[in-house]
Amino acid sequence: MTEISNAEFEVLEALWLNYPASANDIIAKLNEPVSNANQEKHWHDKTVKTLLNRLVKKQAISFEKQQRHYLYSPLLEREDYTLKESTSLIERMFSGKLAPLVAGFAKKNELNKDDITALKALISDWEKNND
Amino acid sequence: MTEISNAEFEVLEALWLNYPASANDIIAKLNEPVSNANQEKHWHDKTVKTLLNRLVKKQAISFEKQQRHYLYSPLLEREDYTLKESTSLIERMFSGKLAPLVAGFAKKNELNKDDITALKALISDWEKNND
DNA sequence: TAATAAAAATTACATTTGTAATAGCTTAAT
DNA sequence: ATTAAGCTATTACAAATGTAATTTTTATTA
Repeated sequence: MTEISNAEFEVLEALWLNYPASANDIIAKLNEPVSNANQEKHWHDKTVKTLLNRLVKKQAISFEKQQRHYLYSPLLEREDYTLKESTSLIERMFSGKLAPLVAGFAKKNELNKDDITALKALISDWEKNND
Repeated sequence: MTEISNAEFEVLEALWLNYPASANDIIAKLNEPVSNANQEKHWHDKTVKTLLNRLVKKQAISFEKQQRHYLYSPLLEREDYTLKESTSLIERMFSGKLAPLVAGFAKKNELNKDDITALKALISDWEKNND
């Protein structure tokens, strides 16, 4: 499977949120106003369809004909994909080690109490299962 | 500052290892055999020079004329850059939260004892400084 | 059944990226 | 002073990417 570009990833995100979905479902989802009061990027339908086609070609999603339109579904699990991307970034920038990434956050004061709490929970979970 | 591509990043890496450095220093560094017995990618000198030029255009590195050749230096700190990239990935894939990334590793058994030890150390450090 | 509307498929096009080759300039050696 | 060697600068070119427009197909409606 070739690389998935940023724009393609955003389309995939919309699909992961609910599928199977038609192109129009996906376009609607992408253009849904976000509570976070973001900058509301507008997705042109032709653009999204191009991206869907590219994702099909890259075998990242599948489709099945449903009368006059297609229903798309992801062929990758979101978790697998994000793990792969995370691993790749950590490989490229931190010699494959997770801790330096976290250390970078800590050093620049990007870690807050919630992060620490969550990390602690993860660690005790891990220890429960690996001891 | 525009985005730095993957190939450009690798050149920057070589520069971060030692600078100021001439184009030839950088080319040599990039082609240095790695102890890890890797697949030894060969960098063509013309390619590296193109990438250096692009990095200069993108204001990621600077140069100063040294008699007949240039000496390049990074204009970004490695730590700042990797933090920016990490943040961006976490933003895009994990709603800006660090823990889900770590959780992903844990879930897929990508965390080992060393990682846990390192994370614990980071946490107690953080707590020492933020309490 | 013919026309229309909506989807899908194809084509477009400027930028960026990877990967170089060639041209031009400057310095060092004849 | 002239030339060669080594730099830098410019140009090249295909593939990927972002962003659509146009064309073709198909299904629905008059």
